[in-house]
Amino acid sequence: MRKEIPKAYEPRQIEQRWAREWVKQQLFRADPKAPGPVFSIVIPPPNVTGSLHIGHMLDHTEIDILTRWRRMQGYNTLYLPGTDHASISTQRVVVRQLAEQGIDYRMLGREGFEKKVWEWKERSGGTITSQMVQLGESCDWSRERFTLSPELSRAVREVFVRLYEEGLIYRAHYLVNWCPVCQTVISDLETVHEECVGNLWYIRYPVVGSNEHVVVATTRPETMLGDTAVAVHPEDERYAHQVGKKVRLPLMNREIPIIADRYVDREFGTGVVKVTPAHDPNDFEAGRRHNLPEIDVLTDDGHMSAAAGKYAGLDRFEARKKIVEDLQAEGLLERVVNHTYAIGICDRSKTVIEPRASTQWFVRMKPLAEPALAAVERGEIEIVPENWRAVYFEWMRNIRDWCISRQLWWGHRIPAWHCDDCGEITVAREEPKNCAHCSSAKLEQDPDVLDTWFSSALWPFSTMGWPDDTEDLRVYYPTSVLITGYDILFFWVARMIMMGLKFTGQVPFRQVYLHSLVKTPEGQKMSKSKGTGIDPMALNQQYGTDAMRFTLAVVAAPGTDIILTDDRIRSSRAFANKIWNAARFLFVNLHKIEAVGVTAEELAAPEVRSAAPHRHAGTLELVDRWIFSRASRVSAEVNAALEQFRFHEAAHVVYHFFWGEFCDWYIEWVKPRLDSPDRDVARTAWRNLFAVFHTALRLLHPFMPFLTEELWHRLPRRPGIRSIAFDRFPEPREVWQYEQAEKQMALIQKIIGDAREIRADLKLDPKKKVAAEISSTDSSVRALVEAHREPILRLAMLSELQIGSGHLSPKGGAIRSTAQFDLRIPYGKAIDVRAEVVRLRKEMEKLARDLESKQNRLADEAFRSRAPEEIVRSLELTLRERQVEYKKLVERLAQLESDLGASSAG
RNA sequence: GGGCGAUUAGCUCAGUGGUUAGAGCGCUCCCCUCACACGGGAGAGGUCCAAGGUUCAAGUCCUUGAUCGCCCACCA
Repeated sequence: MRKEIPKAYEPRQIEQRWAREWVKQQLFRADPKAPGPVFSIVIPPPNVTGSLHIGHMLDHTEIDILTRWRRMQGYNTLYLPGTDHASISTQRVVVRQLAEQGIDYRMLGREGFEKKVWEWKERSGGTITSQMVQLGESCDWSRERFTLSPELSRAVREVFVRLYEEGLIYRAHYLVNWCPVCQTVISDLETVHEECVGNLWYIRYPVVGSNEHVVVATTRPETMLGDTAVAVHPEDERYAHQVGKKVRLPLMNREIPIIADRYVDREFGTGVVKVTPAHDPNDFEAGRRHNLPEIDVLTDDGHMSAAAGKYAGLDRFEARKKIVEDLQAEGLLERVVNHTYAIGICDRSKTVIEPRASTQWFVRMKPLAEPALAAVERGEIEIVPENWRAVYFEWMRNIRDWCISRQLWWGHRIPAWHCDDCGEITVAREEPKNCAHCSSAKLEQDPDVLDTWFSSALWPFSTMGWPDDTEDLRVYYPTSVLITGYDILFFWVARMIMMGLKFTGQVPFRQVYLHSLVKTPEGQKMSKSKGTGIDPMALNQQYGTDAMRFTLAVVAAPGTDIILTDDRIRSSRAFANKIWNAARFLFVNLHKIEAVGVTAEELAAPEVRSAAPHRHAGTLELVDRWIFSRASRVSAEVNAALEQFRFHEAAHVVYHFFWGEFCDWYIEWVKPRLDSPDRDVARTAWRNLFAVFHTALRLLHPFMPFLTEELWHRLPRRPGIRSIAFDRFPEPREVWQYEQAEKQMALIQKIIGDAREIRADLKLDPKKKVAAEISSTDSSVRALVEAHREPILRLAMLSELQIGSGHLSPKGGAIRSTAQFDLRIPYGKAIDVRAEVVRLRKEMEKLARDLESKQNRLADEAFRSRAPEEIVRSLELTLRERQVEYKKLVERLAQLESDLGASSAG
């Protein structure tokens, strides 16, 4: 009929067509009024100006698999897409872009710069969403959100104001992490610690009014310019007499006190520590305790400030060198030793962080963390894999206040206004006309913006219209599950839980699935800057998006990192091709189907709901009972696996079912029936074949949406449904379960397999049919073989098959035996008896070991009395079978050896 | 300094106490057979990191160690 269907699956055009079509038809638009249980999920919003990387693709594939699966099960589904304004990284990108054009962003002024970023967003903001469309993600584009849109900004301000009013947001002078490259404060989470081998410099500070000195050890000598004390432990007898005296700060010629404080570790260095309250967290605290001044010796861009005296203007690392030289020159550098310590690095710029005292906005976390902790403890939120619970608890219990202000221009501006007259702050939802404290009109808005993650924390409810009471919130919130990488558990997941509980009184999601990260073959975290990333879109082009999706599903075992290799993707592409060709087999035969009088309607009603599949020709045949039984079992397994986010298991199961059972056995087995002159037989065969294929397509659809959609549309299909995405996902059904058929089929497969094995061993011409004999003492086995003589002959390439119950002579024939049967193929002249003897011996050894261990176990009284009866019984049963097999092997070996003896003697 | 994870076939990895430990790729042999060479058939390949322990039974649970990786952490 349609003979021109290409032999190999070519995904490119098909995928493009469906991707466009699904969006055009608004197929996945969510309807809060639709029936069915709700399944909702919000996307972890990617950076609006970014492009899709492999981590996104993994997120999105898993999300889409679950969403499509639930949709097919009749759920009312919402998959909400959107993007993040990504304050700091977007600003960095645009600043760099402008710099490349020779433009200093600061010259544009704040408004000018913001305009530039919006322009940039308009230009490149569509990249990621168009890539999502190409991936075939079944999201509701009418609900696309952006964290910096007016609606979401409203939610942000609402949250800020409420937290401020409750005293949970405050402004304070505190020691923070300063990035001299990004020129903003960053949160603790955004600094990563790296082990680094540096120096520990021992510096002499002369004690005033004596010829003594104390020696301090430091890893950052340049900060000494900001020292305002040196400290010793109060109980350190070495220095007791010095406390209260003063030292002259070298290079700065400033006198600073020697104080005593318990935070000093007597064991470290000399037991004397320089105190730099403006540049060290411990010193900052000590400074407060002792009322020491703070001297900030740095500028925002990492140079030495005016407070650094003659070093002002030097780069911080230059200054370090210079200072060490100067100390050396003055004879104040006692010694230098190698020292390994952890250094704070900015996650974005990868530059060394400077701890710096500064006035910033903070969120008080403890009160927010407590309910969030409780919700997970009580199981209101399930975290999968479970081991992340402990990580979550640990972090939440030790949570520290969150610095949320950033000295950036791109982002949510802090809704706080400073009064020129009274100096007080007015925090408001809308721009206030007058100061709330003195009514002055001289107000100026705080220049800072909020940490990106502040708005991300509201995402599950801000996207649904909060603070208004919307239908979406009522229906789709809390969301069903959150899927993301474990690397943002603290950044995002924990904060969403806190904010969700605080502002909606409900958890934001009922389950969290934290997937692993995709690593390079060397086990490195993929990174664009290191050039170790892989471009998923290029791979999608090369192998097909469905193949990529399937690969990700197959390798995504919970809890272990993922390494993506080409051969894995190729194997998925081969699978797609296999599916395509199985379908092709149906298409090229459509004329036969018409000839036997199956109507499109009959083929399009592949599911018989009330009873077993088509029994028009009387009793369903073994192979049909078997494949339906398998299909039923497989759908149960897929459902169970997806319930637990075991994507790899689900994918494996469908893969094996489709390829290893449906294609390798079922199609091959039923081929002659499809051409049967008996119309009823042919009709039933076709209908069953279609039914299984259709079941398989639906099982595959969440994993490979494009290919299955295409094939589903090419096949006769149920009327009134626009897409396979809305067809029913196969459910396990009792009427389809035939355990007996599965056992019988396994036996026949074993017979055919053994025959093929003999043929291969004897190196028989694959095209040549040979005669065989089978013997079994079990009449039901003989009957089974008799009833399926035709497929056995055909699939094993046999010309005839004698069925008996007697002893088969090993003489002049190769034999394979199981406990149930012996199979013999007579051989002619050339057979390698020696090789056969070797093979048998090896098999016997293995079997003997097995027999021994089983016998021992059964002989063990403890085992018999303690193990479940079922285990004991099945062990006895297999032991008996193995003993039979073993006995047969012994006989055959003896025969062969006597043959060998005879032939070598002769 | 704490914590987590990994160690299973040549490679990359599954494996939910209970028959003879699996997959994909690669490798060997045979086959371009009328859906598919991105295919079909057969096969080789594993003291499950080590040592103890729990259990009737351990790749799986516990302890210790080794190696690798990750996360958290204000010792100058």
